[in-house]
Amino acid sequence: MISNTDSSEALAQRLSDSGLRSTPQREVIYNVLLKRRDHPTAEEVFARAKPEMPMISLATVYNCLEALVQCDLVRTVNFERGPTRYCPNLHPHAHFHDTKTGATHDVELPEGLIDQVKSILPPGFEASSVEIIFRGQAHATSTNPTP
Amino acid sequence: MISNTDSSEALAQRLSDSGLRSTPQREVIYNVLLKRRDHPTAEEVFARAKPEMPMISLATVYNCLEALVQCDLVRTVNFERGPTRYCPNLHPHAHFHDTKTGATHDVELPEGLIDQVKSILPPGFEASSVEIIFRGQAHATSTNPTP
DNA sequence: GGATTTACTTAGAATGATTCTCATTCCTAG
DNA sequence: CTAGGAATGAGAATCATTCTAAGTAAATCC
Repeated sequence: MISNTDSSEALAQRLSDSGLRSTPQREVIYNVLLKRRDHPTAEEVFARAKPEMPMISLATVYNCLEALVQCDLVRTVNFERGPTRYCPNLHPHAHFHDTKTGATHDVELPEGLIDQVKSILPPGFEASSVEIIFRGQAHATSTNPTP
Repeated sequence: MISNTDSSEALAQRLSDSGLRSTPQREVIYNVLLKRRDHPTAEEVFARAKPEMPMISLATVYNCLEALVQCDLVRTVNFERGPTRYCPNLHPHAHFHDTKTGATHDVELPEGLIDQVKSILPPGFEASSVEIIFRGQAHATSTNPTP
């Protein structure tokens, strides 16, 4: 289990690597994301951060999320024109958007899949990233937690 | 070469199959999309339609595009939070977003790739669609037209 | 250690894309 | 031919996000 202090220090490190400062607001925001990895929107993050830090403003939430994205601790996901959602970045993964419930699930990518997909690009195209989004329905089989 | 009349009739057919009417506005909008397949935004479509139909309104452009999407003649593409872009739907294809120029290129998908990508889904996940977005730079090799 | 620059936060205004409202016009079926 | 549902057009409204300005805090320089 990762202690709060560990993630704080990792956060501070990552931020300063990108020339950014560690602040109480950024820690709170990051912890909110780590606590429930359900791809919340900025508004949802705002709502979850408020109990911990009642004076925090929505603009700051956006700023902090942006900072976390900058230092590669967090990734953004967009479905159509819906609000941007945020997930703390672990492995390379795709997203599954359940059109029935609106939930977003991470889908682990097997080793090499990204390279294989990249290989379909015609000559002259250099992809720095590949995003894969599934849309459909997730029928809960046994236990299926998206922590 | 597809004549204007052919595409008009195909359009009328597709629309009525979805319980929608064929209208002059919808024809103009569809033709605008067919003429330059550069993934224009609604505003761009609006600008291109105006010379043909000066009274058309932006709301109607949105309505028409929505109608075309409904009857599967047009597909939407979204990059981050940028405005929605529209492409007349041919084969299944991925999109390559050139981060330098902002241009969008269609990337044909080899037979079976989509199924293969779908096969990485854990049990219980039924994907009705898969979207693949590349980001990077396209270095023009020989001729490379995205009409 | 104090001054100064620089980054960060905040609240609210501003923006941009899209949707909504509603009056009007157009088809289409009866 | 006429009633009723669709589609259009103009502008207002909405929603997510960004910008602005003013105030704070933290790091650097002397």
